Amino acid sequence: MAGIRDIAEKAGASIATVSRVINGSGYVSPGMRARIEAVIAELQFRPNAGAALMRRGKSRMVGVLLPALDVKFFGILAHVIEQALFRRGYHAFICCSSESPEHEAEYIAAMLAQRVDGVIIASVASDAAAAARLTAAGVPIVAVDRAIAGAVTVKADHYAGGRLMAGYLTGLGHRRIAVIGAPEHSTPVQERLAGVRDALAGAGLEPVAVALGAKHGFEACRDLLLGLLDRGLAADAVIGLTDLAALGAIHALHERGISVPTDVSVIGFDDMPLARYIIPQLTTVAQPIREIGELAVEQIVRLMTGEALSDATPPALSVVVRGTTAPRKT
Amino acid sequence: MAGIRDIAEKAGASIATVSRVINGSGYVSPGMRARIEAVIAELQFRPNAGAALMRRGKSRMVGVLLPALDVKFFGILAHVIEQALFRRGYHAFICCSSESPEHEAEYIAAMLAQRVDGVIIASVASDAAAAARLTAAGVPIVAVDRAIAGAVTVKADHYAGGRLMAGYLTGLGHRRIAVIGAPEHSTPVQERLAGVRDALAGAGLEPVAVALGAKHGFEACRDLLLGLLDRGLAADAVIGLTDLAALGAIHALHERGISVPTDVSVIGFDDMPLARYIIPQLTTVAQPIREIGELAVEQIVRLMTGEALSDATPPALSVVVRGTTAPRKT
DNA sequence: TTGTAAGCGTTATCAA
DNA sequence: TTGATAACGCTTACAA
Repeated sequence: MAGIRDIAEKAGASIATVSRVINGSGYVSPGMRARIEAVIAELQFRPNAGAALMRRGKSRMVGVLLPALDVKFFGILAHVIEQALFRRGYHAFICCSSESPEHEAEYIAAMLAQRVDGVIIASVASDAAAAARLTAAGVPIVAVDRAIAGAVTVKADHYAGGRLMAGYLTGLGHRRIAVIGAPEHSTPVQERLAGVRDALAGAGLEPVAVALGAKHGFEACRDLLLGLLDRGLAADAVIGLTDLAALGAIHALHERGISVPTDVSVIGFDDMPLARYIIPQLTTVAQPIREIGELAVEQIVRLMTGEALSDATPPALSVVVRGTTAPRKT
Repeated sequence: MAGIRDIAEKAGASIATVSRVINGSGYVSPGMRARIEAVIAELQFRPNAGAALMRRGKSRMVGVLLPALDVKFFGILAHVIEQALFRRGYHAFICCSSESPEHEAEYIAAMLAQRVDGVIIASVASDAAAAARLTAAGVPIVAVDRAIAGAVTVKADHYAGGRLMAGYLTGLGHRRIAVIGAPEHSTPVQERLAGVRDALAGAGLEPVAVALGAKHGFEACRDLLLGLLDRGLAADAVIGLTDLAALGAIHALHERGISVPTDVSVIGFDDMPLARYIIPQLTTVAQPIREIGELAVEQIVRLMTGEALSDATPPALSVVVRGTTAPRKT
């Protein structure tokens, strides 16, 4: 593969000048530039990122560490972040930890080796350690969706979201409210649950049942509610801590011949596309995922360039009223 | 950041020996190795990938170029590929072209600059050019899901899938079959359509309507069918060329008070998780997406290491019978 | 406006 | 079993 040297020779220039046109740095006369560009095209020259990295010590790459890519929420997040980074001239090094600490450690090492300029991370429990390794190496990080102590964090206010779900349901007159969710280890899920509990308590209520599943996926939540129903649970309404959990609840209700929303109301959280798949469409609390991704990128870029952080926050959560909620039957 | 040099000095060894323990190459006595490893840990040494790349000319990275990450199918594919690559000691450089040729070109350039050892690609129309640039640079490529002329391709037999959908429906006695799908520019979608047409023709039939939308998403397909219905379409069954299209069809039917599957049967393609979200659950043709991802990785690894290609093929497609199909009303 | 030259941190080839 | 040492291809002062 042709090197900068070959280009210089063939174009009758010095390697310094070639480097200048490649990077758009310094001054190069139009004629020289044209000649060099022609040779670059002709020889199909591709700069060697390794060499550049070694010299510069910076890679113009941002690591993006997510727990999964096959979960819609993270797929969207990855996509938004990737786009925003691209627009600012950075490349994303997207990695999924797959809930595995070894995986995560390996990828942190790879990011460090790549000398990424920054990292956007939304990983699992083991975060603290991962984040520590990064900051110890002087790599700025921004946490998305899940907070990391001491790190800049961009996330929705899940607690407020929990309050919103509960408040909307009690506003409709519901009193016997059950809560279903998964995965149980997820901090956002826990935060929403806390919000639900507090809002309910404020209304002098408490959940008639709370069931958390270990794994993401609607079957687990469906089975959880099925179990509850078969043990005599009587509820006016069900809160799904995620849209998928709400969906599981709807399936369970359907299987037991309970009509939604006539007999029981159901509300979800996230407003993923799937909320509109089901009939009737799911009432849910919308999370501003695109804005969260954008803001995370904004912040990491500021951190990398040494600018002051933005004090913007993601837009507030809001209830999207669709077909699975109705006033309490009288 | 500490370099190999500092390690060598502090451990009383030469840089060559340090390099040996880092890479597990050559022979190093246990004592020396332990001493060096201790220093590496102590100084938090991280090898500089750029330097290694420059020397080696290889990066142990595989580029993965997908059209999107926020579409479930590609999210799953990315995830599977990433995992499989990881297991074999490669890192994935995941990029999404977002249907944008500039994006795609930029990423190809980045991959070339990174000196990726190979590329797995499932990109849009402009493929041919992208693939050409890669192969011209001597980078092996494997096409997934969408074939690329002259390249090793791993994909489901979409044409056969189309025949399967049509055959299943005619087997149920349906005669008046409509077809809905999107996005229209997608080759897999086109191939399934061809399969449907041929299978129908073999039964002396042809679709009572065919409508393709420009964009992925169920609303477009719903509106398409709504339009057809309102112009008097009378169908026994609807084929969705993707699960999402089938979902759109179900919504349209529902809006017009037509019952699924009592009045009209609906079948989809892909067997994405969403097929199980809807009630009744969607009958669909399952695509072995995980196996496709695994096999793509298997092939790219063989190409990269110079081994002979595997002659394995992805498992055949199969109809997953669920609740949206029923024998024709008599 | 362009050129010279000194590294950047590894790996790999020889020798010892 | 270990150590010198020569690249690898680029960026960037500094000169001209």
